[in-house]
Amino acid sequence: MVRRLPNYLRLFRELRSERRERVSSAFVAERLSLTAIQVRKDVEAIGVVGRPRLGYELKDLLAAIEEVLGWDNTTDAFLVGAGNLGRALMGYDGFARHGLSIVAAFDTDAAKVGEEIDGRPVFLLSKLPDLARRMHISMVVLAVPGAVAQDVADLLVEAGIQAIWNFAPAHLDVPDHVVVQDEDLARGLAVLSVRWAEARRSRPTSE
Amino acid sequence: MVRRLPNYLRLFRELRSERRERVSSAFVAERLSLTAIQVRKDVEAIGVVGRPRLGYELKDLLAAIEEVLGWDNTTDAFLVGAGNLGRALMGYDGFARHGLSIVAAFDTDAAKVGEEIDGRPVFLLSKLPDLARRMHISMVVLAVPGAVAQDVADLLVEAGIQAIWNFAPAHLDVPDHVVVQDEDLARGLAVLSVRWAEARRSRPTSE
DNA sequence: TAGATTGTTAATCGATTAACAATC
DNA sequence: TAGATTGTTAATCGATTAACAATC
Repeated sequence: MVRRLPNYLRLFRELRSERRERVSSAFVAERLSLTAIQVRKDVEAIGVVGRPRLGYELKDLLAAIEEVLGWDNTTDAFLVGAGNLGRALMGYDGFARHGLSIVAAFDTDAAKVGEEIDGRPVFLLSKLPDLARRMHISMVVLAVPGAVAQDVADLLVEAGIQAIWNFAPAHLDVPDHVVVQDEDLARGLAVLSVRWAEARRSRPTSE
Repeated sequence: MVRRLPNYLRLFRELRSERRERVSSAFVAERLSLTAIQVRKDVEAIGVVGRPRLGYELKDLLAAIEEVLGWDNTTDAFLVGAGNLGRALMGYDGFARHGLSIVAAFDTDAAKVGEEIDGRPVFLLSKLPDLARRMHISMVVLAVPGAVAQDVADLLVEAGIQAIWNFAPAHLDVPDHVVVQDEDLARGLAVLSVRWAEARRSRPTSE
């Protein structure tokens, strides 16, 4: 359910910018390729009540989603691994809309230190523990090669990091109190591959 | 289940490179933070049978996963949207391990045309339909801004594209025969945000 | 009042987990 | 034979879907 909230949020923000004030579950379902029942269930889950015949107040929906996701406040985070993907993530301005601000990057490559990526500094990874404590950073976006991911994760845990958004292609073994969200690209590709193969099987192409 | 296959595949490849020949469900579970029962169920689902006391043959497991995912053959794809994220995806060499090869990029920005990204050419988006047909390309990695995503998707559908790996922050409305896999970053961040908030609630920090 | 829309309760479905039998 | 490990059947759980009552 949580995974659908960003979709709702995006749609509701768009509707608000069009000066709309209310939506029905049927309208939302149509726009997001869901069913009205599912929309109502999700709305119920975030604690918003609507009014029969009128629908739900956009204002209520927006406030509730942002509150559930904690995106009503900005979280500062470090990025670790200033390679291709890391740089792209630094440059992605969409994070601001989701309450996330990457304030600095870290890498083990001394050649990258001192550089700035979109205005944010790059430090040596060994400086992270000290800076994390001084700046009260608890979240890291991890974009290092899979082979070193576990070692870096150990360092992050040791530095008191509590949430890791893991883009590295590796399973991380961390203590219970640390939250890891895997964003492995291979996963999405796997799902796409299988679904596409199924589609072809049921609807063979001409060639 | 399919979402776990890439994790298994990675582990099994690693074990094979260590000259191992068999694994038990308990060992796999330990390494991937799963349960042995779940591993056995997944293995059953991909059609591999093991031997009591000995475990499963790595060779069988690798072949079965690659076959299910269709990663035993390479699929050629186009990338659309040569911005930050698009470039990072072009540069990601991990795709090769997953049977995906991005052979060209497309953008509407004429200034980018003629450029090469990691050895692959950038073309004007309007050339895509013709090239897709001539090169028999059916899959696109979509990394355009959300605001234009639907228009681009319409063009892709018109061009006969059948699978879209969608990195754009937007819901795409496409015909039934087109498979879309959303890879919206906001989704993962939403899940992480909620899980982290829950963790903090049950285990408050000192400050 | 009538009708559209939400809210609630029950049914269904798939995935996960558990218990235990089969087998090497 | 004994013991470790797979395979199978049943139970549980959560999410989704359906049916219908409540309400503006």
